[in-house]
Amino acid sequence: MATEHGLSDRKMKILHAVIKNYLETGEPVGSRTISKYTDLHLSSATIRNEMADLEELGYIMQPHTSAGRIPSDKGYRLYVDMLMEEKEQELNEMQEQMLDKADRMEQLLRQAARVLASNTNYATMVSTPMSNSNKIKFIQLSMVDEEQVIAVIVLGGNVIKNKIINVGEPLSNENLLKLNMLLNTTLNGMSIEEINLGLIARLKEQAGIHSSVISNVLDAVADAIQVEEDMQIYTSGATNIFKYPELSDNQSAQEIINAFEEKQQLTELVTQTLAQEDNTGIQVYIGDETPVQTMKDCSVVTATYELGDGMKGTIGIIGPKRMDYEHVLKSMKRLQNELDHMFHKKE
Amino acid sequence: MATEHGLSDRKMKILHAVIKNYLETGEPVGSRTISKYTDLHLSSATIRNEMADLEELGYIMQPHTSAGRIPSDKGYRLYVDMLMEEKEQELNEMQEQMLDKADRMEQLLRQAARVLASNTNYATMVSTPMSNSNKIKFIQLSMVDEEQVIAVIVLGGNVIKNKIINVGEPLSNENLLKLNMLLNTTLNGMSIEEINLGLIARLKEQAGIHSSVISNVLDAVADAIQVEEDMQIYTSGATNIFKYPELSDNQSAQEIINAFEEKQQLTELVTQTLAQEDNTGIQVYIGDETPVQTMKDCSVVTATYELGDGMKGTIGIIGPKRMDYEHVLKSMKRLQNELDHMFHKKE
DNA sequence: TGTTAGCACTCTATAATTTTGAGTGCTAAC
DNA sequence: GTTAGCACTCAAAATTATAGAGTGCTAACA
Repeated sequence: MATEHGLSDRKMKILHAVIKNYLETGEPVGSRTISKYTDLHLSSATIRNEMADLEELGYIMQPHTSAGRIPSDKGYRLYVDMLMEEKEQELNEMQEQMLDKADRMEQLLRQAARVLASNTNYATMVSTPMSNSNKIKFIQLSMVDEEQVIAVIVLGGNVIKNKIINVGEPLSNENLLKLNMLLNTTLNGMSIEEINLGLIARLKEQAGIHSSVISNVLDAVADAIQVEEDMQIYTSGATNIFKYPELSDNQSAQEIINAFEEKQQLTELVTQTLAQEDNTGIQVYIGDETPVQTMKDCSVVTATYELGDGMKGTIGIIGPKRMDYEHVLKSMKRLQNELDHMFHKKE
Repeated sequence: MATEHGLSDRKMKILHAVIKNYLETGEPVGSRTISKYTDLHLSSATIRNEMADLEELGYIMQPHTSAGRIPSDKGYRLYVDMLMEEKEQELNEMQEQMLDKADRMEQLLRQAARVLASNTNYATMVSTPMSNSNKIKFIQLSMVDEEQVIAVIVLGGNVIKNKIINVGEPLSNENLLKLNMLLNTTLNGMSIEEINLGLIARLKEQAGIHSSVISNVLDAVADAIQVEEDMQIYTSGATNIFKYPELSDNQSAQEIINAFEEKQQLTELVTQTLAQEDNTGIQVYIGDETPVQTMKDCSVVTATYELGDGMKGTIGIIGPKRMDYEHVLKSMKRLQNELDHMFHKKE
């Protein structure tokens, strides 16, 4: 009964049993346990023989002689691939905790992270959606008082940027109007990448630069537009890491917690995830497969959600390699669905 | 030589020595150590007698018989009060790490937290400034497209709020103008607290509500204004907690880390700190004195910085009770100064 | 009367040692 | 091909021994 991975049915069942059991207990699994656990009705001795084979093939390993077996990364991989292949499971289960209808996206995402964390008992993160080719939808300058102008820029997906600009001398109403006209006709519909120094120089020219004020304002606007990385990352349940001794022991736990606090590495994770195109938008990184070195002793599961107009965000779960993949994948899909749904409804 | 705390000079010196030594080592301090440490030239036996007295008075304690002494909360308190009393130390030391001139406040504060953490080896937090009586400076509605209006509200201190409002039907230019006029004349200069449902109702009346669109918009604006808690808290070095065994052992470390992630409790800390009026704006909470129960095994030092127009923010350091108070207080004052300086220059 | 040397005692931390038990690999029999 | 049986291994837990830091008390001293 060899399938593409070349394992007999029986070996497959045993591997499965080892992993399942290890996921639950976190302890190495012995032949005797398996012998009772499965419905194979084989003696421990037979199991031992099979396990020796599985070890030779690299799917399981022994922490030390005279200990039971634990799954290797390769073993996990086989198991996860199998899970992912399974026919799309119906998502009809009632969600344990419904997301409140928070009308602020920030709060919504923050809560999503929290729900996911309490649902799975792993560390979670949710990024705000971002687009790498965002277009300008609307631009407007207004006088706040004699000295200050506010620039408001709305991008596709209703991302809003703004900047207060200090002008030395008051800007006449006429000039303000002219500037607004100019900015809107020139920049509307443009993507951020297209705006460069050359363009700004041309704008200045067209504005007819006798007034240095106008030049200042244009520079400030350019600056405000350019500022990237509005991406926020919300995390929750970082301390769940401590629930798994294999992670909490050494100092890698500290590094992980630190990564969660400083966010820098999570940003990289998000970038990587978004770059990877995939049909389901769900990815599983096991151990060394992870893009973020800090998490090389963990498994990382990420999912992408969409806002419809090209904006994408990422959900992530970080936990031990003996993660309950089945549950996590299910939760991920559900949350992904829910977010997609929510945002599409709103727009 | 009894002072107000009723301790002889010699006892005071011994207490001081115990604390100083314990701050450095984290180990209980024995009589022999003190005998050599100080310039008192007393034998360990004499020190022992004095220490027995100090213990009876509640300034130091023994973790167990036959161990050295460690300071009690009361002992720390005496020590800190003494430090605080000392004449303002000149802040002329060169700062180890100058804050870069980041033009975005967010980044500036984030960095401040980071610098402080790496400088002290404790966990730190910095809150964005907030005002509890903030006034509206400018309000404007603009059409983004046929279906959407953006409301931009500038508050004192140049805090900007905005909200995209979906209007079912297009809003005529005339109506938009009218609304803008109305909003500005009515709300300008008002503090957020003054805006309530009654006022909004009156506004609607004045706008002459045949159009439900206008009503919608007004509701949305009111909503946008009301949304409180723009306060952000940036943290850094939460994992420094693990450097101090007395904190990292039990699970209280997890709780602290969690507090740093979820921010909720830190918000309370900030609120408390800001409520407390004080000449220097610096506060030290030792052990149980802290407003946040989670940190009852820590010491918490907070400082308030100001933006001049009534906006105040908070800096905080959380560490073990055997914190290097001298260094921390100095660093705090310096950062406080620097922030005050920076913001006043900018405005 | 305040200070000090000396000593018996306490108690933790560390190291050294033993015990236990889960698990293996191998062999021989079914 | 499967299984019972057995000797062997090794980590973890329990036990015991050892070392050393520190104390309180007493008695002697200046």
